[in-house]
Amino acid sequence: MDLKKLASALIPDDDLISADKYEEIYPRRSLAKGAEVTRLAPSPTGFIHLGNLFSALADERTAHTTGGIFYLRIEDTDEKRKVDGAVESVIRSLKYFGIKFDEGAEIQSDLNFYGPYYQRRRAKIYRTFAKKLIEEGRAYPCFCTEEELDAVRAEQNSLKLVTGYYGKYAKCRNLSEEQIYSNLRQGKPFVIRLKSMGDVNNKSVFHDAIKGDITVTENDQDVVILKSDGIPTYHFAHAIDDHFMRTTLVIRGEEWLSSLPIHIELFKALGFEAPRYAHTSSLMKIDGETKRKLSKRKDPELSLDYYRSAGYYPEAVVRYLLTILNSNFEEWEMKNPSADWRDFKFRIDKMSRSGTLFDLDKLSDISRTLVSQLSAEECFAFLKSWVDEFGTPSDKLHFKDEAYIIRILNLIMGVGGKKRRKDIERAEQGVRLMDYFFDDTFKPQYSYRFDAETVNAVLEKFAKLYDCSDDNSVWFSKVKTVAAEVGFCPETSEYKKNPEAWRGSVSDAAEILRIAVTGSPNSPDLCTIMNILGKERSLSRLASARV
RNA sequence: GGCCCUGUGGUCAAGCGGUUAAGACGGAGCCCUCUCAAGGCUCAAUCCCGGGUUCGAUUCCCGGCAGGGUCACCA
Repeated sequence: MDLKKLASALIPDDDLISADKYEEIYPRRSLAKGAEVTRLAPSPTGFIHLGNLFSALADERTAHTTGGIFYLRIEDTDEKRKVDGAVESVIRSLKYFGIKFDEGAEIQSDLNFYGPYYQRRRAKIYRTFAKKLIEEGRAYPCFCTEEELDAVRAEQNSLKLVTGYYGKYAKCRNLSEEQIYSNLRQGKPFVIRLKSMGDVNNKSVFHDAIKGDITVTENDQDVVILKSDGIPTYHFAHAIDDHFMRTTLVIRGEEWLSSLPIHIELFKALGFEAPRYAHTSSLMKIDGETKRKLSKRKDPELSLDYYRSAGYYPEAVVRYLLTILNSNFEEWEMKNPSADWRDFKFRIDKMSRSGTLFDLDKLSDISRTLVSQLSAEECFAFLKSWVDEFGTPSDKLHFKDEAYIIRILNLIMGVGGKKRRKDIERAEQGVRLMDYFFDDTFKPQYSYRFDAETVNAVLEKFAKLYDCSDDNSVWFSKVKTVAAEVGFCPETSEYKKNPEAWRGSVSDAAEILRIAVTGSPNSPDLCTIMNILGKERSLSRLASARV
């Protein structure tokens, strides 16, 4: 068979340049020894998953701790999955978490020498190499219909055989010249398949940068490399792109491990040197009794936008992910509490090999700790940016009074005190925490543990004594006075020795006041709260809290 | 089902033949204390199972088992 003629019939494009030229167009990158070129290659579905961030972080850290390049490539070969604005969304989301690309799709950079970075715009390159493979007898047209393929699969299933297009099931592999041209003349749609030379009985050891030595079985599947619309499949695009974009380390999820044999064969058939691979273990989630990989479909709450809208401190998400990525990060963090996370020496080979269950508690703890370390001004800026995007109209109004919010934050966070409070774990929750400082959002539900007479007595007596300029000790001694007047024990320690002897203690008196002022039996220092509210509002709250 | 990956407390995990088997989150308790938060102290809780190899296995080998992933003209 005249393969050259076949290739031209199958891929008639007359504007293709020679395959060798591409080696010159996309030369090897001149980077220092050990520098890694990594990439994030999402499909533009518009859904930014935590897994994307996880992977991006590994890519970005690997590139930037080795003096390499981290780029963005868009795998838009599947038309059906395309969503408008998805690329900008990826970039914006990652930027929010402090991750930036050096080059790639929609990236402002003078390094964009390896584009186009959208696979749909690289059709010519793929077609050039598909044509080359046909000429070399390493690829062939397949005219099988979806129905035929389904039937074969069903047969293989019933016979308990491995499914797929291989061996005797690769019907179009040995089509005669006449059959091919006849099909072509009839205008039958076709795909281009790789003519696999592999044998599943051959196994070899492959070194993965994370998993270590793994066993790979040779591929024997005649996989599709060019779909009937002339667009490549992931496998083919991956081989071409990562070669010509000069990726040195492909970091991707372990779900790709099973197609590694295909990729190895593809690189070999194309005469390319394969990059190194690092297959990351998946982020898991508890689903009923068992854990499973986080899924874009089933777990929309793990969208990156979820963390933004819930107001997690972005660096907390990054630091949490870093603790999963390299478990020695936590240890390093304790030794270098004020260091930038970017100073941590990330190591791809230190990554965990088993799937990690996503732990929201841990994330919250990290977020709380980080927020507690902010100054009141920094915290204000953080909350404000959340309020601007997600807050209620009254939140927005409240945040116009920066000085007032900062006073509150100083209290809530314990700025200046010996002990930092850790009340705020997320912007959303932090903003709600401040609701009682504003009359329009102060919606108390008074529920006292004492009878009306006692409650009213405490409220009235304290109102008479209260002075806004009282410092904490004066304020508290007044609470004690009131407590004693209603028959409560003014000293907690004494009360604890013999609780039966009293109706209550000074704590109970304080609780009544606290409920009156904040609507809740729990709050930060009540004296300071009343001071922030001012005399007038404090007294009016004491008055309206009577039963 | 075939192939591949993984298996240390509830979770994340150190560990590379001999350890009282780190640490963190979470849980329990105590202290502090006007409540809460924080902080301090303390406690409970782990090597999937069975065979080897070895003086000695959580660590090495083999076999099970369990969990996960994947078997598309999706990535």
